Amino acid sequence: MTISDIAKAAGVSPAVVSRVVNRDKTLRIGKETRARVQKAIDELDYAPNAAARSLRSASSGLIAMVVHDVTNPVYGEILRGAQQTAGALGKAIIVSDGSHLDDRASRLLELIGGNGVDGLILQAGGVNSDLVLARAGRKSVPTVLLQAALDTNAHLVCLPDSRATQIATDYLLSLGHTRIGCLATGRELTFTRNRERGWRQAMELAGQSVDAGSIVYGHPSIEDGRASATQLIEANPSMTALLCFNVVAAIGALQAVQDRGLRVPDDLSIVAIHDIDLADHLSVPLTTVAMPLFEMGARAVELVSDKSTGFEGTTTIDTRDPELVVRKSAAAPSR
Amino acid sequence: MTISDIAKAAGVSPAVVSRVVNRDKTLRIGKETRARVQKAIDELDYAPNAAARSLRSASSGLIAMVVHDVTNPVYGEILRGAQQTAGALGKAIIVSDGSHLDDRASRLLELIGGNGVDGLILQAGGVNSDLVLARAGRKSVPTVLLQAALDTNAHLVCLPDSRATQIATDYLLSLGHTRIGCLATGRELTFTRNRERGWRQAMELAGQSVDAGSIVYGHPSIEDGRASATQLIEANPSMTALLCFNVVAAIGALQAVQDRGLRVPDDLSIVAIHDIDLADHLSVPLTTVAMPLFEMGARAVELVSDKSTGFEGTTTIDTRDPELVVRKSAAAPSR
DNA sequence: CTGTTAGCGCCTTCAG
DNA sequence: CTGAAGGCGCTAACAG
Repeated sequence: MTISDIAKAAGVSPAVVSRVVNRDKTLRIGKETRARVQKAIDELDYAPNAAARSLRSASSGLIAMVVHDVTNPVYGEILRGAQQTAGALGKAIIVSDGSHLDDRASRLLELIGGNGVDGLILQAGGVNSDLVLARAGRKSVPTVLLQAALDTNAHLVCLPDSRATQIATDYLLSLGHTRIGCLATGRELTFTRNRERGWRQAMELAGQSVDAGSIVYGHPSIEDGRASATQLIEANPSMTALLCFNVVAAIGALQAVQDRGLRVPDDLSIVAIHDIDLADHLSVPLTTVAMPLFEMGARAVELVSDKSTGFEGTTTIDTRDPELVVRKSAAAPSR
Repeated sequence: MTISDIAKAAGVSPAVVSRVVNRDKTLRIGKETRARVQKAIDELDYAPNAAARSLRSASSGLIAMVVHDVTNPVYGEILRGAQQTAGALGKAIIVSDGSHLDDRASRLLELIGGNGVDGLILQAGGVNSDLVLARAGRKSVPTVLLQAALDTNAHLVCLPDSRATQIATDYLLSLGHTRIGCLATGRELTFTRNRERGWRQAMELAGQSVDAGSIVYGHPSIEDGRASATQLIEANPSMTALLCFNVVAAIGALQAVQDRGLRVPDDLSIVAIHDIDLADHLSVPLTTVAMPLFEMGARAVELVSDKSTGFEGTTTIDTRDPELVVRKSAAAPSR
């Protein structure tokens, strides 16, 4: 079913059909001619060909979004925000796990190189990000980086990272903790550094010292969280509280403590960054700091779709301040 | 950078460049001509335009996948499987939350109507599914339905649903339970009926009766699980075990039991369908039946991409039999 | 063996 | 107020 089939059926020219379909305001057309066209469209169930449109308009209505792991509920929330805004803007989202990018034949890479997407949202820090990015950069596909700057021309969207760890640390401090360890995320990531800064500042302001051994870096997975937490606990026997930069890692930390026959919060308090529904239903309900993840996804789509967005900017999502969600994993120290 | 730019730079015709790019085997070309073309491609960083290719080839390399809720880890696992296979087939996946489909201007609908996607994978049962489906059906976009048949021409992919509930019920029966309730999913869904059947059969085989009040239907969310479980518990005071058709709902059920000051598994045993990482870290580690979700996602992509797949078939994923994962939420009844 | 040509389906001038 | 025509970038068939 092409536009000229409709034109023929309605006894008009293709151009008229095109204008009817696209609601061209400048088109003055006889009332019943329009009706005839509309009828043909409806009866023949015409829908404009997507590829032809993209070719003509040099725009696909598609946004590529690369996240580390679609299974992680934290990233799911970002995706939800992105979906919502994309829907409102009449765009669809192509999602990819970071892990499938190394494939040279990756369709996503082809799309990015060949104008097949209008924009790219990248949760940076993955091993393979560089590849996509280099490609996108050279082709000048509008790009926004989530949370972590890379050495490239792209807009950066940040969460109030240092505020979040400050809030968490202040809370632990107010509970009476002084030896507060950090289960951080990847050392090379911008947001890790910001969160680390928030923690250090809060500690300093309270006159507490932190030594090098009280922070350890790892991936935001249960397994890695468990291993890293174990390491941290062993290296710092006097530590009474643990600040986790990611809820998922915190779940592993919880496990690590329990594995050693210790209890949360009695023997070790835990506070994690990022709030998820499930936090309330864990073996020990986790006290967290909620971050505006949904908003971040939404904002990223807006930015990447907005022609006026320059490269190299930085936007911090602070529509909602990070919010402490008190549950059961943090309490006054028992020693 | 178009194909003729490259042709000019290399002093050949566009057709030659096209053939080089597409590795046309029948092309006999001078070794150094080929090198010249390749050099131009590399230096000018040429990548073929995606829209033009799609237009010409009538295929987009895109698959649309609609799931109820990207945040649900169960669905995330399906998506992961889909991603993996799509990557291997050189396709990308457009993901959409079911909730964004009502928007008339939805880009996804346009794409489906206008040949913008090569296939559609739909987790059926959502309120708005009908819309997409009708569209896809009329346009004969290859479609595969996940888990639940709708009244339409589409291939259906199923999990071993009745086996799963049989296994779960048998396990509870073997523990000594006789009054086993069911926290089911949407009543109208095919897989709900299959799971219900598995449960009934297992009960019958064990000579146990089930009465109408011992099954209740709800959405796979924590909140709904909690509400439905409460209802079930109140209506069946003698019930000692609960079989949940979805882990996420089971988490709500756990909460419901605890809200009433009762304990799992002492006062009520719980077994849930679908295993997720987090199940091990909940307030009571959930005993589950693991289903091949990843495989289902992978298979759905294969089927939708395979031209030889007929409409109206049914494929059951049984590469891996459902597997009981024993944790702590089920034990012998105390009464 | 390589180059020319003719559309794929659409939209946007520009004539009529 | 409506129609005709060109071209977006690519590739498959045909000439040279």
